[in-house]
Amino acid sequence: MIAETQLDKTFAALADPTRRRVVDLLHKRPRRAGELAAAFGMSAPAMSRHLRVLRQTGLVEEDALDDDARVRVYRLRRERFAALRGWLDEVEGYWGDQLAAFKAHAEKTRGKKRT
Amino acid sequence: MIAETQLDKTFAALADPTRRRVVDLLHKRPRRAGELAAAFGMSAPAMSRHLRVLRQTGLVEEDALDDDARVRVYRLRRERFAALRGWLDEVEGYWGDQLAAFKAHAEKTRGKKRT
DNA sequence: CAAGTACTTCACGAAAGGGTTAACCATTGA
DNA sequence: TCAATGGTTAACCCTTTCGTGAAGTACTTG
Repeated sequence: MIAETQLDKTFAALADPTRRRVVDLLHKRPRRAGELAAAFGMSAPAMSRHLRVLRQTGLVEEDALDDDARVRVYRLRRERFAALRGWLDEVEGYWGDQLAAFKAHAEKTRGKKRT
Repeated sequence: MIAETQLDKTFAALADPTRRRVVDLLHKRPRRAGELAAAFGMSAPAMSRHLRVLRQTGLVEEDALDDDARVRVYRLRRERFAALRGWLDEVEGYWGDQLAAFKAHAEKTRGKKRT
């Protein structure tokens, strides 16, 4: 039905406010790891781990800079966001009359639960 | 730019696998609280708290059943999902050439960081 | 090379989140 | 009116996770 595990990781990754703000920043243009740490007044190690989480879920990717191999530049990847949209589409899609659906269901199963 | 706080709560709510599966179930039709607890082989209190989280973020809503006032029926609400989509649209929207954007930026700021 | 830079991994204490049982409130119905 | 039912709140562990400082790796430069 849905690729649960991968999606779970995606949601978990985006659940953290800091990581969400990182995505918002990267959405404008790629940035260096240190740049991001500084942007939040956060220590480099902390940011490094946030970036690892984002990297592991595939929301983000790093390329090397020809200029200086020490530098890590992070940028967004589309795929995971597309997957997120896929889940959302599924939930929003078949949005019939929820309450009516329940009433109908309750009608059918009434006998089992009451009297 | 973006309504951060409310969105944060939405992501946090959906980050939990159990709550995600609850949403998947409710998407088909509304269900009773106890029904959901049973569906996951989980204690009623645990499910009750998950439902509270979903309720507080506005992803879910409860109506009373005329039949029996003890019963709580939960169903999805559209608004929050729409907000989620809004955020996603924004991130996916302006998806120019990310790397080019960074290179251009790096060009402008090069002098400040290196020689 | 040796010193400095960019970033990551390690070890650790603090806080948050989920699950459980026990107690509680409201409603039903004998 | 009193026992049973449906659900929520409270008190308690236990695991995960975030952040910090210290150490480590890799590259650059004098």
